Amino acid sequence: MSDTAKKVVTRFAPSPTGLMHVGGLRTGLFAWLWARKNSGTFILRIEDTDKIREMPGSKEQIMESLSWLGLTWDFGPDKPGTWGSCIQSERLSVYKTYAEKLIEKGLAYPDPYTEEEVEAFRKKAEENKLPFLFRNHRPETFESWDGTKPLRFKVPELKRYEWHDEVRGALSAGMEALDDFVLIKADGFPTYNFCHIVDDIEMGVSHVMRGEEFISSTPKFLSLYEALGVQPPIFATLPPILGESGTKKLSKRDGAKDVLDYRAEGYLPGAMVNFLAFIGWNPGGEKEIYSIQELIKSFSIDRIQKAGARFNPEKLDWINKEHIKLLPMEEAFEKMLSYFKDESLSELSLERLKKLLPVAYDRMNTFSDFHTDFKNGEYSYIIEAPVYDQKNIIWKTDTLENAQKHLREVKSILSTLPDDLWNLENIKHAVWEYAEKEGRGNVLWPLRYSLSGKDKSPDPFTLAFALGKDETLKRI
RNA sequence: GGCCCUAUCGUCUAGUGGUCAGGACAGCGGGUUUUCAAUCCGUUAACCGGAGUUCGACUCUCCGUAGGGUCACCA
Repeated sequence: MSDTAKKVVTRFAPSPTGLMHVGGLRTGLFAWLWARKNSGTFILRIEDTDKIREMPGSKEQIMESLSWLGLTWDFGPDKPGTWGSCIQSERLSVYKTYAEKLIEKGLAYPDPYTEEEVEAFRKKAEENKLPFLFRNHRPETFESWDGTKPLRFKVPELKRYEWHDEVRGALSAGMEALDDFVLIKADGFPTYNFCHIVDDIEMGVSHVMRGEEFISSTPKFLSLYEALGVQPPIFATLPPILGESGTKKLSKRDGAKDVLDYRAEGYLPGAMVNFLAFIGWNPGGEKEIYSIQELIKSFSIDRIQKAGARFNPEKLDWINKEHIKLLPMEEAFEKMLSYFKDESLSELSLERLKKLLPVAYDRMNTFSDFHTDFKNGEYSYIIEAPVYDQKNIIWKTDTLENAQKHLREVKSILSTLPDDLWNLENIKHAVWEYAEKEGRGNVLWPLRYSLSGKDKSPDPFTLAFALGKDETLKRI
């Protein structure tokens, strides 16, 4: 960084109106990565100026989601900066000061109309197939503002705006994008259009990252920056995350889940971050599994994608699995077991369950998979002996008599294996020779089936080991 | 409707005028100590269309087409 370069300050500014889903979080992640990459500052700002839509607990949920993923903020709701609070509803006086500055300059005025009147203007414009512009109804003289009416911005100059976007390149829009928008609502709270700019100025934000829905209002923001005499920050427009259907932006209807649901389902935060980072960005090479540190190192704005990307849960599962593989196995086992806390299993069942952990580990994508399969009855044989149709123990073209003969034989072989040598390797070793001789399937399928009673299950040796010698011999 | 944005395998993408258009997920096929899973190997599959610039266009320009965004006292 050169001496003249501004310190990188980014912010994530969600409004606490509902659950935090992956779309919003990805925006926060990119801002965070950019701040961390440049040893800059990351601010979490709560934009709670719409008191009607605000949802209790939402702010806490946002903070918890970010914390889970390790996206730490330097300033936030719990850490005010030199500018004061990071919660907009606690900054009303700041916005008022800026509003008064604009009034003094003659660039803000109270809206003399009632809501109904404005609505009528809008309707008429619509009927005439014209875009509604309040500035066409701007009063000739401005009243003084007593705070009971909405305060509107007076566009200083109608002109075409051209600006640079770090992702999209040169952008521009004509004067029809400019209007006398509301700065402060009748309820005394500022609008997003106004207060986010005031805050970005006050907090020294250098890079603004947000979704493409803000491109069309950027001329308004630029005109406001101009009115305030402030140099605008650097803009970077992020591509939308599309739902699985692929057309609309990801929404709750489209399966967008609360970020914390992923935690509940057993996804690793590192995997989640890895996955989110790769929606609409990628570092180039063929490596796809990145740690958070590696992401910080390789993140760059110029590799952010322009077009929208679909949310692909299968890829998330794969990435999660790859991250799980990097974890010590003991840790993974613990996480898998944590889902069984409320199952009130017997000591014996629990013991068997633990012996199945290694095979369940190989099969899973998330830590909750083992428990989910268990709930679906796929492991019912660890609790009680299966009831099944004799016919099912026959492997392919073999006969029932043969199958029964094989089982008797295996039983006698296994009964000679001492209790203290009852482990996976020895069981396999003991049965293997006989199975080879008689045909693997002919022997192993009946064995597996008699132990599990299932068409699909882990291999017979694992089952025998998990069930223990007595139970195994009993079931055969 | 006005204004604006976007466009490579089914999906996520690499590619910045000359590539057999590469990788990953999914799919398909096969190997691995029986089943399912896992794993390993292999494999199918794409430059939205049309002009133009150029010796040469996925890459540059224009025009279409399709999709998306936005036109609030919501953010």
